[in-house]
Amino acid sequence: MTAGAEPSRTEATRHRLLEAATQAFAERGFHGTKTRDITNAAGTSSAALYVHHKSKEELLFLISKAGHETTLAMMQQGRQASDDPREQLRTVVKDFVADHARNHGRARIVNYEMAALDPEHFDEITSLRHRIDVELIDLIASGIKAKAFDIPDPRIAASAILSLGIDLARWFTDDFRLAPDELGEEYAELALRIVRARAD
Amino acid sequence: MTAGAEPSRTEATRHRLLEAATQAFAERGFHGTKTRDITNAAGTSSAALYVHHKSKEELLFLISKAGHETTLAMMQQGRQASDDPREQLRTVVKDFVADHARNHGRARIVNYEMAALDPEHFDEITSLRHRIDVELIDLIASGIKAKAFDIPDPRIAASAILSLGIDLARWFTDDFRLAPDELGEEYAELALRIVRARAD
DNA sequence: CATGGCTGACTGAGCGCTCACTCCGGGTTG
DNA sequence: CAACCCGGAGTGAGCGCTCAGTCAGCCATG
Repeated sequence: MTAGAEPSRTEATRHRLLEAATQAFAERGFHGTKTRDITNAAGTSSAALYVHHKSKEELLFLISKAGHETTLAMMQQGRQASDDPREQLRTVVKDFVADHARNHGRARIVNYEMAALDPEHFDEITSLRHRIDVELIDLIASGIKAKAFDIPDPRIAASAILSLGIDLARWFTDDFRLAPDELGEEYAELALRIVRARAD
Repeated sequence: MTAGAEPSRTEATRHRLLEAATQAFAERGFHGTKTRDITNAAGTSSAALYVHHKSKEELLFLISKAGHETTLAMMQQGRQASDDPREQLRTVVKDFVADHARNHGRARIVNYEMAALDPEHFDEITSLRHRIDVELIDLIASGIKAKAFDIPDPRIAASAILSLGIDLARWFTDDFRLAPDELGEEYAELALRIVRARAD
């Protein structure tokens, strides 16, 4: 019609399948999910899955890849948001935490279902994860160099800060007393204490 | 002979099956593990599993229950180790983290395979987890009351500190550059910063 | 009437668990 | 003390079922 903005019927089905797979994998895990769980939720026959996707594993890969790319982009953007390492860290942690809380279903898949990927897909995702890790380590290392953070090893702090966000995927639910944004603010403060950010 | 110290033949097999199940569940998840993976690793026929255990799920429950009970006992003992909340927190986090690193396989099962439990078993484990959470929140709350920790809400800090330890189950491997004890020391320091422990 | 999204019916593989059976150590009996 | 029996650990074979994936054809659209 107007532009390519109108999603074609086929793209809509494809998208519904991905959404249904995301919810199912998040709730029951990859191996605990049957292809029929996905197609029933998407309102299609069991065969329709294979019209749009090569396999159940491909769905997992697509979800995992998109999730990792989102996180990597968030890290990179957060670092450009300011020249001050303190502000960089605050922004990155806030966004990272809020995103993991808001999309805790997708985060569960991203972080806990990697072992179910095919070897080549696993390798591709692993390299994305590595880039995410390095991004945070570099941010902290530059803060140490600028005397904004007062710790000897950026890697320990990076592990800890990532763990704060990732573990949300395990325990956060939509009815938690803090909203994703609020939790992001709180955890950003914790992160600044973890790196011993200096006041000035 | 001497006492009942000598493990009976039957107890030994039962134990081998549990060990094999622990490793298999940790590596591939509950749903990703076949009963034959377990029995092959334990060196028995596939039928022998059912001589000693009611079902595959029972194995999961036994592993999960033992793991949670160990953690709860650790929390309780750590609190009795000193009158100073700072020392209590240091001890608890050190032990908790070192244990999760050392037994990261078991920790994986304990923390990530709960959804595969039968409903009654799930409820039993959930109540154990609740007691663990409360133990740590109480510790921190008493530290706040004694003006040893300078934060408004013990629950946020407790969530964060638990996440540090639990997330180890996901990423720690035996060839990590820090030994479990060393990591425990490092993370105990982070925990003290998270609760803003006062120097005096 | 050609294209392609979509389906109902189907299949081969593999899974948890069972069952009829064997083997063996130790107590009981004549 | 030999002969017998019994209970329980352990097994080989396989049953009943589930599941990911396939395929021939239907039907709406352009």
